[in-house]
Amino acid sequence: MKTGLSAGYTPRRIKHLATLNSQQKDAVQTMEGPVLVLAGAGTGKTRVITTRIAYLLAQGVRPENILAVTFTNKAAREMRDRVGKMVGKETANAIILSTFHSFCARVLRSNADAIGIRKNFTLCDSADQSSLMKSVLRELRVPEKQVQPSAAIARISLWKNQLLTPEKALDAASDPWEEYVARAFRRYEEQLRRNRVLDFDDLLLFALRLFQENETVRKKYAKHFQWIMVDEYQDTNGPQYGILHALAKDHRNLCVVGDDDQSIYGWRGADVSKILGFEKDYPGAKVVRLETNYRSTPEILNVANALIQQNIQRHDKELKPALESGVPVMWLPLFDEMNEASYVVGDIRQSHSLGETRWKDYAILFRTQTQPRAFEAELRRLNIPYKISGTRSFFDRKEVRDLLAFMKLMENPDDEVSLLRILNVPPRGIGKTSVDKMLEKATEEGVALGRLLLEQTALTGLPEKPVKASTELLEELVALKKRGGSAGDLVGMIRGLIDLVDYRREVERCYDDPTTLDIRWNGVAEVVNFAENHARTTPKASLNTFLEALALDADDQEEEDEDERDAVTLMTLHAAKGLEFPRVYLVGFEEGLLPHARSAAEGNVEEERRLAYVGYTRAQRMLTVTWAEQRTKWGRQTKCHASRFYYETTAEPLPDGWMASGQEPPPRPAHKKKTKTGKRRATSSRASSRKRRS
DNA sequence: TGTGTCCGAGACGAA
DNA sequence: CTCGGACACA
Repeated sequence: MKTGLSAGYTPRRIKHLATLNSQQKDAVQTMEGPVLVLAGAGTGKTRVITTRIAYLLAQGVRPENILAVTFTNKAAREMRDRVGKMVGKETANAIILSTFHSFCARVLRSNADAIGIRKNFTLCDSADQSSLMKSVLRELRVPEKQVQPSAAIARISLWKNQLLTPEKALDAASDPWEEYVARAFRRYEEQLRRNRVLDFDDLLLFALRLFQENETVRKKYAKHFQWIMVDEYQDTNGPQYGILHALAKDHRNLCVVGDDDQSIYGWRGADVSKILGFEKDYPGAKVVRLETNYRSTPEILNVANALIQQNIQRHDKELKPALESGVPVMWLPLFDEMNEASYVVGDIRQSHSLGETRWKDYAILFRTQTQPRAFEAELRRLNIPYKISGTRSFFDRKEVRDLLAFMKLMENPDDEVSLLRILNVPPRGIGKTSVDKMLEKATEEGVALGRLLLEQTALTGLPEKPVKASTELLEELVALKKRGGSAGDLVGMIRGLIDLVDYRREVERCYDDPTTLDIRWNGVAEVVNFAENHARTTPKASLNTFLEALALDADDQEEEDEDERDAVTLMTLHAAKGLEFPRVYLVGFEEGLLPHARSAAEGNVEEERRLAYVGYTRAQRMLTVTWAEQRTKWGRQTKCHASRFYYETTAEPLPDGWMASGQEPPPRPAHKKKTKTGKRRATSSRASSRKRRS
């Protein structure tokens, strides 16, 4: 192999290569220059990345010169574990392997001055965003019910990811709704800056700006990270792309791995055109296609290939089976959602009773959060253990959010959202009217309320007692931070905080029922636990590192035990990406649900098709796809019919009178009894294997 | 300050 | 239908 490398790299084989196929080896051993690895579902993507890292190390690359970015903490953790098994824990820990967001946070902390932000900036999580947005909308007198805070936040995030300023967004606004949101955008940004807080998008945007505006800093990082790898490249958004380019454009040692067919986060700003255009952005890029699938039976891959071929915007590729033939894919219309649930759950129970499978081998996948209800009821009725993913409830609990607000305030007294949350918690005689007056004054002065109080400026004309109480609270928090900070004792500081504000009293005040009180107080204890853990595992633990860890890797450790539990999995298709199960039930395969009516109406059918493809390809040995002919929607019985994707997959002709989602439902039951026929494509899983409910 | 009631919405959700 | 949030009222 070529060694345009500075010096000292001698090509060296590593034992892990032996078990790879030739494409995988190719991807691993192409060290230099841009590499695009198109890794279809189940083709050993993670294996390629981890082996590639091991390979680089074996060639003499130093671990700290490798940057590997992922989108989730879970992926980062998994990758580090696997690399650790190959090259040893210590070496693996020296690699910069993190999510985009924590990488950016790290860069920004070291270069805060260069871009004019506080070194100790705090982060604004989605709950903070939401309360900030509500207050912005109120302040701007946006007619009520015109703009939902969550919708505004989502749109603003998209604008930010397109590098649009509020002014440009306002110019481009095409309807009154967008105009309102663009105005809110402007005020939202002003408030973030005034509070000296960054939201998640800002982490990326400020890092990008840093690299674009400060060539010295950019050069430093670009030189340091000679070897860059990106996982799930199909999910990158504009700023992430820009950051990668800034780091990689000099040496071009950028290896991206992904699958355009599994791009399902367009609504969140992911831009599939980045993976589609990689060869154009990096001329001469080596493209490696991983097409051998080690996960699923040929029957399952046939339906997956048949469906995804219908997409226009994609890199051409096909999954090729490595496994032996198995059972046919089953397509199953059922009467309504109750029947769907009882059939699927009954089937699981029966199959489990044969004794060859565990409960955790089964997954029920669906498009929307309302669907699992019927399945849950049925699983409970039959006493089958199940787990339902999602619901990050811990950080939504009142007591946890309160404590978080106190801690953020200690770190950053300018954080007005947090201040307003706890100003009167526990009650200290600061009513709504006084808060409004103080806020008005702060706005006049152009500073955050916390700063106004701490500096004791311009307080004339404000109600004395509330001002005094607020100031005292702030001063005490600042003093506590000072003491705890110098002692370097994070846990002691948090205990001190709970004492200082007498939070126990607050919990007792709010919940007089002893059981609820217990549960609530438990949440407080849990935060302390987190802090203990953090202090133990983090070298220079401080309040700031703790807060950042809470915001950037919020997933609790309970989740890992949950993974191991022997229980049937219920999850959305989005949550299932990257996972695999021996037996998969893809339910609610209906026009209107998948493709979702709203997506279809907005012309995003290709992404919905990818979602169905992700669903199919989760299955290892058995795939059953079901839909209902009638479903309760908004309290009414609604007629439904099989998804267009069913017809696309099986090549069965559309029945007469079939209607796409988004249109009015047909007057008569949409699909008639189907008989087997129509063999236009040879998917082994089709008509012959379909069966009907008796 | 807390509780009850009415209203509206109802896609996916990491960091 | 069912949940959550906002608001009104005590």
